[in-house]
Amino acid sequence: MTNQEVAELLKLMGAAHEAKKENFFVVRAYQNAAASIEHATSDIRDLWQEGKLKELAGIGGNIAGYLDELFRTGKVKHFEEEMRGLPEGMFEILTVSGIGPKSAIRLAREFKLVKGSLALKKLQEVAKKGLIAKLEGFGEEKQKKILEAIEEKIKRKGSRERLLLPEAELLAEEIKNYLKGSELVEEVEALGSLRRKTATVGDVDLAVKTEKPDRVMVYLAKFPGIKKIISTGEKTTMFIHKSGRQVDVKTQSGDKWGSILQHYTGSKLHNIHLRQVALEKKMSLSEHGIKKNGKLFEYETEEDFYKALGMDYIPPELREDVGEIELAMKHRLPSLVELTDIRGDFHLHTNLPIETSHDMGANSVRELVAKAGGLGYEYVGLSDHNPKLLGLSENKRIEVIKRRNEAIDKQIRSSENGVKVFKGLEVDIRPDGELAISDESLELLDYAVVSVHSSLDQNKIEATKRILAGLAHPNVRIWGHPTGRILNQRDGLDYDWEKVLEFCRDNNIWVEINASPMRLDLPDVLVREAVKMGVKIVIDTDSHAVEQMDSMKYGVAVARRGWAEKRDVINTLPLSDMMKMV
DNA sequence: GCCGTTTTCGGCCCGACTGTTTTCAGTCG
Repeated sequence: MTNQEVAELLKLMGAAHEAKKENFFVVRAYQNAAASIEHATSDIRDLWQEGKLKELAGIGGNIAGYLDELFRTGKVKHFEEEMRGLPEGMFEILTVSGIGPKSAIRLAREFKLVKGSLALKKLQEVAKKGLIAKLEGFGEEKQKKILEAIEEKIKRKGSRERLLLPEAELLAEEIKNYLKGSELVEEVEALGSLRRKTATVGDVDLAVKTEKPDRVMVYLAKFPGIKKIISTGEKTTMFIHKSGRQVDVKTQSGDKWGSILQHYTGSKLHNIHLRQVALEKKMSLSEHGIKKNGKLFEYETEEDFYKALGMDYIPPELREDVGEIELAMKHRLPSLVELTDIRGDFHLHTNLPIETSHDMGANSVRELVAKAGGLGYEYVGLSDHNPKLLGLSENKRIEVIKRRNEAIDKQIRSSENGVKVFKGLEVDIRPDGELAISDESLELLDYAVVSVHSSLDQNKIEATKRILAGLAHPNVRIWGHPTGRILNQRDGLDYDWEKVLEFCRDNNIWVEINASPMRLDLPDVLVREAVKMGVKIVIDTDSHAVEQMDSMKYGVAVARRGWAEKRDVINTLPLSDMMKMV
């Protein structure tokens, strides 16, 4: 079972307790445990095997015991007992927005909903017949909302769950620009996972600084990008954007601006932990500020908010409750790497006409170098895919590489912006760990990026063997997009990370954070592991066109989420130091 | 059900919005 699956199970248990109107704090305990497992950086099964379940926040003796039973026997007696008597169909309709546990159990009982997707269909039918409105506590309006939510859910089935970062940014930008058209709006800022810069984003949340929230809400209601308003009041509007995405817009006055940013940036676990700290100081937190002895203290900035809790300001990328709160209290947070620290990019594809194994770039060496100059870089590395194996003899491939080197030199001579060019290749690590070009070919290069592009379903043992073999060749300097994942599409490979990262550290191999927004690979939690172990990170864009070189910021965001400082990232080095490294 | 450098008992975040309500429960974030 994956962490997500275990978390879902615990959420269901929470819902079961809530439906039965039992102690609400039990409900919350299950929800907290689920959230904790969902965001855990280790596999929950591994933690169980190591006897470390209770080390996760929110998991105590009882839930640890249930999970132990789950992993040993595949089921939990206590859970089955709790579920007894609950209508099976309630859990299916629980996923409809607007239906919570209490409504779900009533509807499922009333209409005898059965397990599976039939439950949703049946509910849709009875809503159409007007039967829901007849139930006590329900009415015409509720029936209408339920029907709409079911239709929305059916329509969205199969569409992608989460947005990539640039997609979310674009959507946020569109709404920001509209909001800024009102003179009542002083400032707009992203909240939630978009502000924390997680690899993918669910909903877009925005905060608006204004002294006239009700009038801003009226203005927002006229935004042409709205498909449907979910709810709107004096301070908050939630709507479905034309793209089908949900957008939440919350307002706050300037004197409480820091409070709302803090509150809605999350993460949920970060805030839960923060509230515990506050509790010990007899404080309570909200989007309006900090209450102490019944008196509300307001904060214009997040810095002041955190300071009131006895902490340093915590950058949004770190707010995942993985130790940042403790360090903030001790004033020992890391000083995170920044985009302006970056001085080069080692993974760029040119349009040089060599017969590559995968796709070529769209731009010339000169264009790429010019763009690098514009970004203020001191150096770049050109790493086209290796010449293809099929149909080319070894001698022919060596000749191709030599010709490419000469072609690059020729183009550099005619470009005069002083950006140093390193000549590399991106070389496939084949399924057996062999590289796609010979060691003799590798010697013709300044460096090689080696990466996986095939057999991405190998098991952990095979994959580890493959990588350790692939990295052990001359001139291999960078391990490119290590897992091979594509966000929303495939998970990529898993390795014995300790082993492979150790190898990289001991052999001066830089582990890439591929900044392409569809990859963001190495993932943030593994960056944290690598940094802890002293592995050098390199942030590359893997650009196949000059515009893509602007994606460096996404890679830097991943590095920051992985607690990387400037010294952990090799391409922050000035050229003079870099010359000694390549 | 979880948690504890004041506690092994007695706390546990809280505000916004909606609909069906005649004072509040359910849902959401």
